[in-house]
Amino acid sequence: MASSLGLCHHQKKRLMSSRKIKNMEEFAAVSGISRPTLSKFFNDPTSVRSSTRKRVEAALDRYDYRPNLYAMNQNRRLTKNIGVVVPHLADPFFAKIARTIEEHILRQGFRPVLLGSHGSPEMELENLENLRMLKPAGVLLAAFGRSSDHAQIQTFTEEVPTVLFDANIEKVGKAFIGSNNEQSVDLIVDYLCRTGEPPAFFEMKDPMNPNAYKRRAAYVRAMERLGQTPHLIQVGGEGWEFEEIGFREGTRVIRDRSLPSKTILCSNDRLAIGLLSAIFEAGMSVGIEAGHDFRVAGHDDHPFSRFTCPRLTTVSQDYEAIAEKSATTLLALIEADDSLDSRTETLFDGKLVLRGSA
Amino acid sequence: MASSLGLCHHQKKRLMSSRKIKNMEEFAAVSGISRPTLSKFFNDPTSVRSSTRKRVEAALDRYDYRPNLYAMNQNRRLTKNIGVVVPHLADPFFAKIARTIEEHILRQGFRPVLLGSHGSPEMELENLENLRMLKPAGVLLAAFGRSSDHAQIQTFTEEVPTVLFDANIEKVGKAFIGSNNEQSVDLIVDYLCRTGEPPAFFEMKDPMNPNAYKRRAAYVRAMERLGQTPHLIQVGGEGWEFEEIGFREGTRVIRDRSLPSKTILCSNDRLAIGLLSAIFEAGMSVGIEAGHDFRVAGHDDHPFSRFTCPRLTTVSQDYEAIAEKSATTLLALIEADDSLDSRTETLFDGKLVLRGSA
DNA sequence: CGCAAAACTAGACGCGCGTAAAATTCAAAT
DNA sequence: ATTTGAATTTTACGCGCGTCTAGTTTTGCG
Repeated sequence: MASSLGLCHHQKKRLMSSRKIKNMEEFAAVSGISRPTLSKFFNDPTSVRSSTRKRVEAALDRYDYRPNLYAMNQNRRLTKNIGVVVPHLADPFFAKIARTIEEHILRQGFRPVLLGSHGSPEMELENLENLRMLKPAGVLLAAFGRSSDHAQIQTFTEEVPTVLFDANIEKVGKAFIGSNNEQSVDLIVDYLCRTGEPPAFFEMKDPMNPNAYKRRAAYVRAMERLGQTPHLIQVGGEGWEFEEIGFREGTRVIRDRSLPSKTILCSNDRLAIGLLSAIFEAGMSVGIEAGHDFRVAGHDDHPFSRFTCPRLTTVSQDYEAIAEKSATTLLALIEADDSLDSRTETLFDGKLVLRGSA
Repeated sequence: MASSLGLCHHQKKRLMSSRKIKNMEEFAAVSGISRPTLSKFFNDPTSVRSSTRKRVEAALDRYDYRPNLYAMNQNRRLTKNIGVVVPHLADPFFAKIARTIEEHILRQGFRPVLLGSHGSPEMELENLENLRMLKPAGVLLAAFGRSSDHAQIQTFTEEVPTVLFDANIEKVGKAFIGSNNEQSVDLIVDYLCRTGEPPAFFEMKDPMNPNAYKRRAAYVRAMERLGQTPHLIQVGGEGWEFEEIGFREGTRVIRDRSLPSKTILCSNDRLAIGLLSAIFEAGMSVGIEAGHDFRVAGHDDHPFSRFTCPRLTTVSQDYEAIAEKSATTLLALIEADDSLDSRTETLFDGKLVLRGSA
């Protein structure tokens, strides 16, 4: 049930000096189509006979009319709005995945409403509150996870169909779509052990992100499976300024010479970017070849990881797949009238991205 | 005329098992306040007597009611919505400035609607079209500039109060707020000439961004003023993948040994980030100290420039000031009922940010 | 050609709130 | 206590569209 919302017509109309139409009544008069039928058309063009659809679209070309958004949504229980909430828009990873999600939503005739929480769980709740006013048909939520207010989010998801992505919260929402951290961390640990000294794991002591915990556990298991001793380098720091934390704490551990291995696997790329900078500033070098002081690897294939010095070896997250699956899952949920009761979890595998750093 | 929209009350209400109220009529009944007065209150709490305000807020604590957004906006000529349109949300610079703008707008009781155009001028127009449906009180627009459809944007700005920021379009909109490229480029060219070999200017041949043209001209003038010969390194490439362009074309010019100077000033930091990576991959080094192959400087103080290798010397844009001034200008415009007819342009100075790269 | 199903038209009501006009009450100052 | 202007209440209408009912037309199909 794709509906175009008639968007494609607006641009043409602007070009011709066409008469402005006030409301649907008037448009019904000039187009020769009854108002109830027009109402049906605007809510779903495919719900009217194709001959009728042509007539409406022809009239839409001749006259400048579009239904009043507010009047439309006033009496409808559910709008065509779909909320998209991410923890941090300034993080290009979320910006990119949000953009891909938006595309899918638009293509299905829905209207995405993008909200970033700017690193604050309080704003996350505020965003959900504000979304409630919009009576959205559904919400795609990348929650903070650990620091999110689980109870409040729980009650929210009971009122509006919600699909979680990126960060899982147990049993909350109708579905979760994310990365298979177990698999992806296995992949990179395996690779690093195969090609040199086994890696130590560079991470934050108290990460907000639930993926970080999964990755930590996956690292430990992978190392033990390979008969190696896991080494966790847990650094302090709060918030979402990961590069800053990686840089500051990286500088510290280098100065203290407390690194247990020449190979460092970072919990995510942004920490790795900071760490690379710290190592460089300390006058040391990173690279896979012999003669370098360290090997550094990351996780996520962050957009900027291709341009670090050296370029960062990492594991990609399949954000295209995550975005698409999240959108389609939510749309299916909406079609099914929110009647699914078995919560599904979908995890996508990562791929090894070999560059110069490890 | 700050209005809180009563947002602070919602969270409390959720905690108590308070009765749900359907509409304003019903809320008027239980609160003992007439509906027209309530209507006034919700549109601007300061417009009612303070004793009345207390009574409303007390009732708001006891009952779970908030006005229907769609019904509110239906009859209002202007809503409290303010559109914020940026060319590319995945660029942390725009994400950050958008966030700062959002904060200011929220603080004044308006409701920001953030839209990214994802590098596409067509989507920029689409965003404006969609905004029109929201009947926004005003719009803050960071346009593409050169590739934007000037005529369409012009007609848009005539219908809804619009303030341009970051990228100027001559005579379009009620005001422009941006950076003083003349001053900032002067600053860095001056510095580079003072401390070593005069810089060549690394830039795109056909940039979308109007600031790029200003910077090119400013570079040439600054060099001539200092009695130096300007050298423009104009590389090909389309779109907004500046790091990629900087890397690819940087690799090329290094291979061709066509660089006219050991000092490279990049038109923006993202190009510089790509160039740094290219130089590193070519086995050469960057730094201000003697013994390095190049000095590289950028422009903007991009959030990631602090973590390049070496850390990037650049000129900061005062995005806090730009964001604040843009927001306050638009809000003043709205208060003044769009009656200002003299278009103002405000430019903020950049500051030199000295790091290791130049 | 005929007939049932599907699609349409006409008319009417309701949604929740903005807003106007007139009557009333209130707050502070004479 | 009286005045006075502002704030509030009462009453009423309108906004633009969703949606229901009943009646009419069109379509697909045998």
